[in-house]
Amino acid sequence: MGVDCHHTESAQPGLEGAALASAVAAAESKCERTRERLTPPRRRVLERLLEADGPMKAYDLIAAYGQDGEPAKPPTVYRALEFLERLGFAHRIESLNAYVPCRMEGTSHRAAFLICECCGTAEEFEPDFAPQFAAAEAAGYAVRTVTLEARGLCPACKGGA
Amino acid sequence: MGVDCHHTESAQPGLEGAALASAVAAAESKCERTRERLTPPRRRVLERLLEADGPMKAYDLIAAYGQDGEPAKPPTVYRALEFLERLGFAHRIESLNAYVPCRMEGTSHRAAFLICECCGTAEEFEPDFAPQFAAAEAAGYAVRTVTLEARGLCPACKGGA
DNA sequence: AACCAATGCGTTATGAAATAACATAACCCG
DNA sequence: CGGGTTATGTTATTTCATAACGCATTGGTT
Ligand SMILES: [Zn+2]
Ligand SMILES: [Zn+2]
Ligand SMILES: [Zn+2]
Ligand SMILES: [Zn+2]
Repeated sequence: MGVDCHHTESAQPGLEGAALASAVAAAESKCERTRERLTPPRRRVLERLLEADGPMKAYDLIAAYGQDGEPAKPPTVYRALEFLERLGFAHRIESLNAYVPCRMEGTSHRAAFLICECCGTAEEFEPDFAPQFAAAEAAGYAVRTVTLEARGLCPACKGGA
Repeated sequence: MGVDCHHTESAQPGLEGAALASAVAAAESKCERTRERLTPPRRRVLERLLEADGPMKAYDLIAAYGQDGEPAKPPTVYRALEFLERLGFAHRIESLNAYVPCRMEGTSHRAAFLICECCGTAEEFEPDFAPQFAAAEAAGYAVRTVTLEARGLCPACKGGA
């Protein structure tokens, strides 16, 4: 990645087999509860995100879309991503122009990421936004969403160098 | 902007005349101290940012580059922006693909923004990253930079609606 | 002054990311 | 089944950003 430091590049291995199926099933049941539809394109994009070892670019998803190697058309993937984000199944990482599946079990949450500039992993964590919110609201703002992306080196890359 | 809510669109009026000249002069003297060069293209882009009423897109800067209406070539502006960011004279707002001049007097700082989804203003503020840093470093991360962008309604738009 | 390395600029071209617009299809509910 | 709503397929375009290369300027060295 950014720095010259070469690891075997999967601090966050993607899901396969049963784990993958289970994650998709969880999303499906959550959709049913809220009367949302996990349609084939949406499901396919979610699967690709879950299988991946790290953040996926939109055009990586487009290229990886079909089982047969057939790419999707851009709007197909962008629309699916919009849905997945809205439902909380995926997050966009602004500073990477990339997407990850949500890794937090809980329901609604405000996502934040620790992004390793060496190996490219993006670990989701549950931030404490209270101080920022307090300051912003004291200044008269009505905060709706917060994007927090911290960049640096993950434990593995920090040690190994 | 995003919401349908129409204000006179300049909660953050750009600089003109003496104020503009003074801001540019401050940047210039800071460059001299660090043996960096505020060359004509860099200066021009900085001026355009300072004059603007809000975040500027790269291609807005490209279009507004010449006094005579002549646009710049993209690399000219992107290189200048890279320089201005490196020196702390400008910040990129990831969630807008846009740029603002730095509004904080102090020296080095980690920028954070309150972005109004109605009028489009982006107010820079000095965040308190301590809790996030503590958590990240406890988890073994070495944090280098942090991007924090809060979106919502500014005081003016919240009230008026 | 002549030289040289380092940095910055101008220019052309291309690549990467995201959306507009519109027609068609599936779904849901009564 | 009818009609509104939601989702998809498809084509094209727009928006954002960088690669690559040669020339110019700078600042130090001999
Ligand atoms: Zn999440
Ligand atoms: Zn790493
Ligand atoms: Zn600043
Ligand atoms: Zn506002």
